Amino acid sequence: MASFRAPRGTRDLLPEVRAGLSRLEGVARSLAARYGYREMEIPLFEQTAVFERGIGASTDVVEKELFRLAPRTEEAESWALRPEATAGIVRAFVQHGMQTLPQPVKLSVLGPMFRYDRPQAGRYRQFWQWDAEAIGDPGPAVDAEVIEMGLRFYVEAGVTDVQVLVNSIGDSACRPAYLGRLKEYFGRHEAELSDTDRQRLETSPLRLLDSKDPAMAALIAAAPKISECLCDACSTHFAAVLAHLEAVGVPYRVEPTLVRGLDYYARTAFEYYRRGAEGQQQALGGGGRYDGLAELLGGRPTPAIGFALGLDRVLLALEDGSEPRARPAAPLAVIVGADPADTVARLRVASLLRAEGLAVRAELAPRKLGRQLEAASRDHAHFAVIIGDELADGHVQLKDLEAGTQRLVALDDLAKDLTRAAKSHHHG
RNA sequence: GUGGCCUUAGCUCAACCGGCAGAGCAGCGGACUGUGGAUCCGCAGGUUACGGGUUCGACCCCCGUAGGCCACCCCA
Repeated sequence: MASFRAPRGTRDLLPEVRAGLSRLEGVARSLAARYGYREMEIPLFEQTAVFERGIGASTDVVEKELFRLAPRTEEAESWALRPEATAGIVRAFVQHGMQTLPQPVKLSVLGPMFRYDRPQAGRYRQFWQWDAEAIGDPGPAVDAEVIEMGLRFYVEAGVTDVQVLVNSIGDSACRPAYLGRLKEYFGRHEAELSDTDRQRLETSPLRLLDSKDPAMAALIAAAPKISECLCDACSTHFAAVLAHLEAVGVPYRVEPTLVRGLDYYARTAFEYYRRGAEGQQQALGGGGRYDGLAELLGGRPTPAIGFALGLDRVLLALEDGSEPRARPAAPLAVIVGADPADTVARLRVASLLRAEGLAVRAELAPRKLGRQLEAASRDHAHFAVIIGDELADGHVQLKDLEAGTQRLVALDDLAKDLTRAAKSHHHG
């Protein structure tokens, strides 16, 4: 048994899986370009306070899932690996004075996030997200545009049965009053609450609505609805978001109990769910509006909305679906040699062809010719370049492995011949 | 952080009631000395996840640890 293994909750993305992730990244980059989002990078770690103040100190993500780095000295700043990208992006927006750019500023980040969770299928301590943020537009049209872009990602990635859930969770004008009503309502039924739910009553009453406890279902159904408590501005905004979604043909379901786990959300909240998926990891992605976040991080008040889509969960969803798994790319040709020991000639010819832009593999193991050709066939190479005594007067054998034919070619013409042959192969 | 199930070769899995750890696939080689996907034969690969205990004897029973999966919690 190997003595070392990947840390708990992490995994090596072997080439087949990495290829699938790259494909998703390609879809994301293509969409970002079409929708006007510019890709950027932010550090994998930030000052812990960025997350504590941005996401909320009493959220699960910060309270129990934050990957804190041990400080190197007593005086050192406290650091943590990023559990999500939004807080870091907004920190960068503020730091670099992006409020002076034409608004909104549309930014895209692709990369790994870290949460100290208990691992499960589709839930890792290091996981990949595509994050897109439109900063500086109060919406509601941009809300719908963001939601539509996210849905399009799943369509183009090949995930079927994705459902859009939306809700409005109010803003600083109306949410406090709603929270008061919720506290009052659940306070009357305190005896029916579980211990954790009773605790939530104090810290984050909104999350009581999120409970999956079947015993809570009736209680939740009868609870005051946020939709009945929205202020005029919020309810107008929400209605306009829905109207825009309908205008661009995004099917959605208003989910009155949808609340998000991060404190910075206001007004629009949405999630992408996989219908009929087994297991609990059905949330493929989500997002919302966070008009107060820039201010929390020391910037000017700036309206913004964005999403985070979980790429690992998309890969998982595609596994039992239609997407074929990536095969290793076949080399155009394999360079083999009659003299097993003469690796110099094989390497030289391969180098020559690669300089001309061709993808070839040099057979460098000192095995006899038959074995070399066998390996070339297994690689699904189109051609084999056989190097033998002909090399003395500048020639090699070019063998078509599919047709079984073979002809003598001058070394000087080899790259040209292979290029032409590759083209006719692709057309045929 | 809580509970349940699981862990045998690189992969998929066998091993009777507690009695010599095996097979298929993959890898490498030989048959085949400058000509390939087939076939046959062989080689290599293991502290049975790790650590303890019970027993004449443990892959098998017991305890602990780690990891995986599942359900919570929560999220992506």
